[in-house]
This record gives sequence, structure tokens and C-alpha cells, in this order.
Amino acid sequence: MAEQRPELGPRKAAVLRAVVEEYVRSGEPVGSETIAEHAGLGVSSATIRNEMAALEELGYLKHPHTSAGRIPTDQGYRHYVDSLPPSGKLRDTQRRAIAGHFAEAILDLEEVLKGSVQLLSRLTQYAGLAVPPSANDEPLVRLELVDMGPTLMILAIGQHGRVDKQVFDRPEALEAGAVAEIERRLGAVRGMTYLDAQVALLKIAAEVSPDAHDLVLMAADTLRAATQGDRAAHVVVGGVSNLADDAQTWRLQTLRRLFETLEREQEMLRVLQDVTGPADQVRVTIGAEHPTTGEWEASIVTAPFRAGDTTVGTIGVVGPTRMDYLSAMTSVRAVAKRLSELAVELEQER
Amino acid sequence: MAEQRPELGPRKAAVLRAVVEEYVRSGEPVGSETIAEHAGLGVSSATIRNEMAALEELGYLKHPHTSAGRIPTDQGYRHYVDSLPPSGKLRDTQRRAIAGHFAEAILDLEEVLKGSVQLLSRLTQYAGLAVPPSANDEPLVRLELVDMGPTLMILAIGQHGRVDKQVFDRPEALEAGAVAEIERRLGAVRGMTYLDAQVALLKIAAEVSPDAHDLVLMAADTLRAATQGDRAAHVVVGGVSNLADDAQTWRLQTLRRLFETLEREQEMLRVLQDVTGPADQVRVTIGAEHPTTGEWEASIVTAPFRAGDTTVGTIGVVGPTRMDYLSAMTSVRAVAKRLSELAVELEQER
DNA sequence: GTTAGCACTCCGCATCCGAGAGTGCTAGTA
DNA sequence: TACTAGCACTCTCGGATGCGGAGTGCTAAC
Repeated sequence: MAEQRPELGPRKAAVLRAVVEEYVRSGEPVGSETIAEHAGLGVSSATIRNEMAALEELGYLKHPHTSAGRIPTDQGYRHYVDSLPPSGKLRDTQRRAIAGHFAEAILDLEEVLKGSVQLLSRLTQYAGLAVPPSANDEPLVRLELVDMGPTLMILAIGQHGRVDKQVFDRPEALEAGAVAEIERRLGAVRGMTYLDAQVALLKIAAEVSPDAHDLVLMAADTLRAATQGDRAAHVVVGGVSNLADDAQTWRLQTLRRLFETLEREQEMLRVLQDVTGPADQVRVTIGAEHPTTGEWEASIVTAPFRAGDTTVGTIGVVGPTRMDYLSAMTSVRAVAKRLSELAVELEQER
Repeated sequence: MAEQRPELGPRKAAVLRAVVEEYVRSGEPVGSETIAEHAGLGVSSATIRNEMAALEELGYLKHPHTSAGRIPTDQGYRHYVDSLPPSGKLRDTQRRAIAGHFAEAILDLEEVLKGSVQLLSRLTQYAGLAVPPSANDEPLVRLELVDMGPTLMILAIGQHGRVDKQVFDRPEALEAGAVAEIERRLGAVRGMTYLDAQVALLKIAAEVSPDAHDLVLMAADTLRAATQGDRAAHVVVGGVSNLADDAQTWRLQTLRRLFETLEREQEMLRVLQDVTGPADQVRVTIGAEHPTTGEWEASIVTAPFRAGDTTVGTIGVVGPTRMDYLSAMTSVRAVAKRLSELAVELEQER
């Protein structure tokens, strides 16, 4: 919007910052008097008023009505967030909570994420969310056909502990020879990534006996589902009830829309993908900066976690635009960092 | 409470029923006039007033204040529910939705339940929930040790498609011989139920070489976690956003408590276990009949689904005490029925 | 450029009032 | 004896009114 003014003058910035922090704390529109007294700028309320009027003119603050205090606009929050120190301090209790959480060695990333999302929601009092890594580049440790009597199961196991399965009815005419053949053929893709293996399987399917053909395709489909389908692309959510905490913040209608989206994983995923754009550090999307978050009057704080130098997943929180950004960003950053270390451990052998 | 009056007289029952249905429909306290006109009892509002006063005396109705209409008490709902015909009719659209849902052949019960819960929440406009079957009596198809390089994985596969895994670091001193030994030993429990297999493994652990000992125990633990731990005992929830639909019904505070409990699977599970008591058909718990539902001002409608004659799981909905019980019970019953048929299919080989 | 002072605006809150809904009661009717 | 008509009464809800206070914007002085 008004990005043409990169700098704001130190005092205007200080006022804006004070307004944001006070409003986040109290939830009430904040007046010039309050700032003059508490922000320690050593100027009178009249001066603050002038600055505030200017900030409003510039689009950083707004008035609910003539004689209320000011509240930050999305743009105001944006400026505040961008001016935040690159790294905040965790409170001791928070630090300990994080350390404690990661102390128990669970080695299944999916489980770790569920826990981490809960942790984040406790730390911040907002809802936590995470996107697990895609399987695309994960090497296959196994791919087999499991005989379960009346049904068969295709079973795929990834290097990092990912397990995918697909159960289906046993085809009527299935010879023992075919099963053996399939087993042997499936073995050939061991060690490939999920993506490469899919291509390889399609080629194999063309070569094998008609009996085996469908089953090999089924195996390819299992891998496809693991990398693309509903099962693969999911969002881990936790601590949603925190959002209902604060009646001040949301009207029930808005809250409902938020909950609704959180339940539709695919849509939620798209939002998170939009959010997790270029930046490789903590990323913040505020209210109307994204149509969907605008609809909720909410903000999202996310950070990627990575193994080595490749981003493997995303974790973050969603809360009201009137969010304690500093604390949220610090917590998200810290958890993402630990998660990255853990992810490295999980694939140290590469 | 006032269970000493088993019968209520046909007209009182009719009035109560009319009040419940009208209140469920409108959400407003209902007056004598409304009943006199719409319920087709052929008596004047004055008579209705007398009956209502009596019903209030008996604890079936209550007054928000002197000059408002009546609304049902929990006891009133209870009487209404108990007097409902044993089986309601589905609307055509509902019937089609259910048929369509089960038409696509997904054969993984967990996935089916997720879908069914969504289906129920759509059908009823409340939140759907389900408890998957416990693995206790499921026979093991496989139990193996998977070598993933720096880590190992215990993998258990059940007859009905259940897959459990546990990843852990490879012990430093692990000989190839030990791995082979373990593989062979683990093979011995194939075909046993999860429960029996655990016992067997503990016995085996005592016999094998020290190297193998811990790994066998780990395998036993994987089975234990599958049958008892957090991973096993979970509740599938869906359509929660529906509950935020109706601002009339809940205060934000109450809603928050409900959401909170829904997120704590263990607690939720306990509630559902309490609810799913003796009855083998649709079961209804209304408001304060259970402390937890009382706290939410909500009711739960559940039905077990079964394979053959053993109950394997539970499915249902949770909504406001002011719930359309007839419709909810009908939908839950129908879905549970289809689910039972499916469960039978899934283990037809027994 | 900053500040004190002040008039002004507008919200929030309490109060009040009247309309309307619904009750409870009484007396009359079948 | 059971039902009904009528009516006075109660209580909520919505709108109108008035008032205090918070906070602003402006002006004039420092």
C-alpha cells in the first residue's frame, strides 16, 4: 500500500511501537495520554497526539470512532513486525518448556510435529500449526505387497520413518507366480526417492504380466497418494481452543470461519504455502495481507524447518491480528530451530 | 431425579413433545399460544398453560423468567428422547449422502471413520466423533524389524490394515547375527492377536541373546502402544466448526470448554466410554446427565458399530442440548449400521 | 518544535418508558 | 369435572433520552 515511505522518523516509530504493544496488552484502543505516561518518550500527550494524527494520515493507525483511542492497522502491525529485533528473548519458563519437550527422544517426525504444535500453542496461547515434509525426495527403504488373506496391502516405508499403505481387495484370479514376480519387481525401486520410484514403476508396469500389471500400478498410486493426495498434504493443527479464549477479539462469526478453514486441510495448506514464500526465516502474514487471513482477522507466524540446506516443513501459529508478535515470533523461531536440528539428526546418514 | 413418575398422561406428553420440537426449531422459549395453534391438540391456550404449569412442577420444563415461554429441562429432553419412535426416517438427501459416501470402497477403517465423522457432521450440523476399534483382538499379519541405516524401525501390521511403527536409534553394538535372530523370533508371533503377541514376546525376550533382548522388548512395546498408549486410544473428531454456528446457543466461554475437551483425546475418550454404556443401540446423554457434557451444556448421541456380535467402535455426534434429537439419532443409527456392515466385510475371513 | 488549554465529539452507560408476550388466576360454561 | 374466556399482572426487550468521560483537534503561547 503505502510502501513508498520506507522510514518513519525515530519518534513516530516509537509511538507506533508503543501503541501496538499497549493495544496488544490491553485490547482497548489506546489514547495519547497513556502513551505519554508509559512509553517514556519524555514528551507531552499533545505531541503524541500530533504524531498519532500523522501516523493515522500515513495509514499506520486508525480510529474506531472520533473519540476513541487509536488502534494499529494491518500496515501498522507490519511496520512494527519489520522493525522488531532479529531475535527476541525467551522467558525462562518457555526455554525450559522447549528444552524439556525435545528431551524425550521420539524419532517419528509426524509425532514430533504433533507435539511441537501443542507446545507452540501452549507457549503462545494461539493455535499451532505445522506442515510435515513432503515425501517427494525421501528415499524408499521398502516397497512391498503384503498378503492379508481376503485383502492385499501395498506398503511403502521411507527413509525417515514415513509409512504409507493402501489396502484393497485381492483380485479374483491371482496366481502365486504373479505375487512373486511383483515382489521381485517392487524390490527394484528400493533406494529411489518416492518421485523417481513412481516413474520407474510406471515403466515396470508396462513390462510385467497382465496379472501383475494392475498391482504394480496400485503400488505407484500408493506412492503418488503419499506425495500428493489428501493423505500426504496435510496440516497438523493444535490448541485451537485457545482462539476462543478472548471474547473481545473475535465475533463468533469470524471465529467460525477460522475454524472451518482449519478443518479443511487442503485450503489451509494453500494458505500456508502462500505464506511460506521466499523468506527463509520467520515469516509473518498480517490480516488482509492475505485474503484468507483477512477473512479471519487473523495473522500467521511461520518458520520453515530444514534438514541441511533444504526446507523440509513449516511450523507456526495463527492468532488474532492483535497478536503478541514478538513473543510469537520468538517461540516459533526457537521451536523451528530445534526442529531443524532434529531433522538433521533424522537424516544424518545422507 | 424424578424418575418415580414413569407415565405422564398422553396430553402432557404431547405438550412436552411439542415444546421440545418447537424450541429446537426456533431457539426461542415457546408460549402456550404457539402450542395451542400449531400442535393440533384441539384445546385452547389456557388448557395448554395449565399443562405447562404442571410439567414445570414435575421438572420437565422451565422458565427463563416470569413472562417468557417455557423451555425444556434436561429431564424434559430425556423424556422426549425416550418416547421417540425406535427408528426415524431419513430424508432422501440424507439417505443419498450416506449411500454415496459408502459407495467408494476405501478399505482402511481409520480413513473410513474420518470420512464418516465428516459425513455425520454434515448430516446433522453438529460435530461428529468416532472411536476406532481397539487392536487388542486383531491378529498380527506381520511383525518385523526394518533396517533404515542409522535407525531401526519396528513395524506391526494387523489383519484389518492397522499399521503401527516405532523408530529408534540403532544400538551401537549390533551384530548381523542378532538381527537375523530377532527377525526369526519375531516371526513366531505372526497370527497371534496383539494382546497375545505381547505376552509371547516378553517370554521370548527372556530367552534370546542380550543383544537381541532389548529389541524384542521394543517390539513388545510397539504392540503395547498400539493397544493402550496415546496413539491407540484416540478419538476422531470432525465438523467442529459447526458448533460455532449458532451464537444463540452457546456463550463463548462454554464453547471454549467444549473445544478444549475435544482436543484432549484421553478425556474425550473417557466421556465417550461413560456414555457408551450398556445399551447396544443409539445412546443419548443429555446435558447434566454426565458432568462433562453438563459443563458444555451439550448432548452426545452415539451408537456402537460392530462386527458380528462384538462391538468394535463407537460413532456419534455432539451438539447443544437444544438438539434435533430425532434427526441426530436417525443419522447416527444409519451411519453406524452401514459401518457395521462394512466392518463385517473387513473381517469376513474370520 | 513543543506544550498547555479548551471546546468539541461521540461512545458507553444508566435510566426510563411503552409495547408486547406470556403467564396465573378466576369465573363462567358445557 | 374439565375446559375456556377474559383479564390483570409481570417481566423483557427495544428505543429514546440524558449525562459523564475519554480522547481528540485546534489554537495560542512558550
